[in-house]
Amino acid sequence: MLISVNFECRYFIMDYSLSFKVNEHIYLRDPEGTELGKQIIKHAIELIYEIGFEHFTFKKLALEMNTTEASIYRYFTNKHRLLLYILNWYWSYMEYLVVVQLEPIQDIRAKLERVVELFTHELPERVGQSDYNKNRLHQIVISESSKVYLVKEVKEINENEVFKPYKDLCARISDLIKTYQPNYPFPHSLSTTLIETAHSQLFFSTYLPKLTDVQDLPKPGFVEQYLKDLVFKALV
Amino acid sequence: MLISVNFECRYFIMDYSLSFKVNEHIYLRDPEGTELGKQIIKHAIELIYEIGFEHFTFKKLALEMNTTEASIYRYFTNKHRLLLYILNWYWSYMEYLVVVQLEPIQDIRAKLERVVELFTHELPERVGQSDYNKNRLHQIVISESSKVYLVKEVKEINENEVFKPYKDLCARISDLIKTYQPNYPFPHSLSTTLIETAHSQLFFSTYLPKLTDVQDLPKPGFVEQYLKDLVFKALV
DNA sequence: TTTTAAATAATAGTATTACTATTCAATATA
DNA sequence: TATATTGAATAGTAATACTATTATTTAAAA
Repeated sequence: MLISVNFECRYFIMDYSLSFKVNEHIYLRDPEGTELGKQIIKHAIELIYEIGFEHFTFKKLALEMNTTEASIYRYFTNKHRLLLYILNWYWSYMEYLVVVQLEPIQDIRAKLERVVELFTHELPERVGQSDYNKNRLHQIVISESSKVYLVKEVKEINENEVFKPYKDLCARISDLIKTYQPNYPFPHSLSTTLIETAHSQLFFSTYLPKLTDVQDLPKPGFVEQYLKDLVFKALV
Repeated sequence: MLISVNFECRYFIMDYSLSFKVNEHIYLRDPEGTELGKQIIKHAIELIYEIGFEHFTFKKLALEMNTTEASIYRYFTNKHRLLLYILNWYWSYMEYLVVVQLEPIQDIRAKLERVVELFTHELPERVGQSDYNKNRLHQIVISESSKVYLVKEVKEINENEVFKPYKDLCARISDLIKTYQPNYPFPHSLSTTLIETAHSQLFFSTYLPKLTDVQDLPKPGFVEQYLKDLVFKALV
């Protein structure tokens, strides 16, 4: 029943082998607990990255990793829950990164700049020895993350606190914003806008560039520039 | 093959019975051309609103409107294309609204304010006598719109210009932004951020309020306030 | 007016997907 | 050693996505 984990304490203890406890309501059997479980997550990230969440099925995943469909169903009730698990891991990981990477920075503005960079750049591959391919994970988050909450069942799903890692991440960035500009009335909304817009603008700049201004500007760093401008103007 | 329709001309001619020509590549048979076709769209909006896009199937839609699955398949290859059709209609309708409702306004800042209001409020029910329930359409757009482009097949789908209405809408708001603040370097990205953030913040404020600041502020008009603040600070 | 062609929709399927009941095999515990 | 307990596979079912074919209506040509 460990739902609210005190991250600040655990980060430094567990820096080497990075593993986050994910809310028990998301899975049937803890994937971290068995070798097969860990393989399911690892291969799921690869397969969703390759074929997209709509085409992803437990049958295909089982085939890919030489196990059976039914075995995967013993870990997750459906593919939606598996995606939710991956995203819980990602949100926890991002909160960890925000805490660890901002700690040595003194200037609050520089801290906020670093946050924008964290969400607009590729993920650092070697921070924490987790087994998952960070870049593919990041691509999945960009393309598939909204699908975990944009469903008819949000209310019921939300009751088990499965979005808590996202809310915690949002609250942490929100705190930083409040420190930087105590009078700003929308710190939580600006945090989620920062995260969601990072995803949508990264997606658009690759696949639907006319919905962005990427053609007029250098592609790498475009979203970073745009979001830094947006955030710091909002916090004047 | 009528892809680029000159909207400025058509708006006033067609003000009474509002119908937009949707890109031919989206459908197999034009739903506007037959009574059954029109019923498909109307009932699809109702059913997607009720059960959500994931649970929506052609079988259920056929049952709902007393026709057969196969008949619906003669209009659309799959439910994704049907959603794309609905969104093309919505984007064209929003561009129409932007043009018509901004025309009488003189002040450019007031025009931009009106744009934010258009995307954060319920849709005006009686502008144009279209048969579709505007509020349900708006709810669908909030919850389902990103699912039409967040798919593995974006590139191929995009080749047939099926996202043109969204790009046109974005370009029109972008022009307004450029008039208001010629030096701003991200007019397209700000336009899509405005639209996408309106959707996500409206969704979050209802279902995941902790991801927003809605608890501290009056609920109706919250997203409007937030976005007006964000947009006009960005354009200082 | 009759015949033929085209358009429209329904019937009856198949393949895939999502999910489950049951069985088998391997450990761990008493 | 006997017996729970756990982990994973077999073998299904129901629903979903999609299609080939047939029937019916409408329109055009002879």
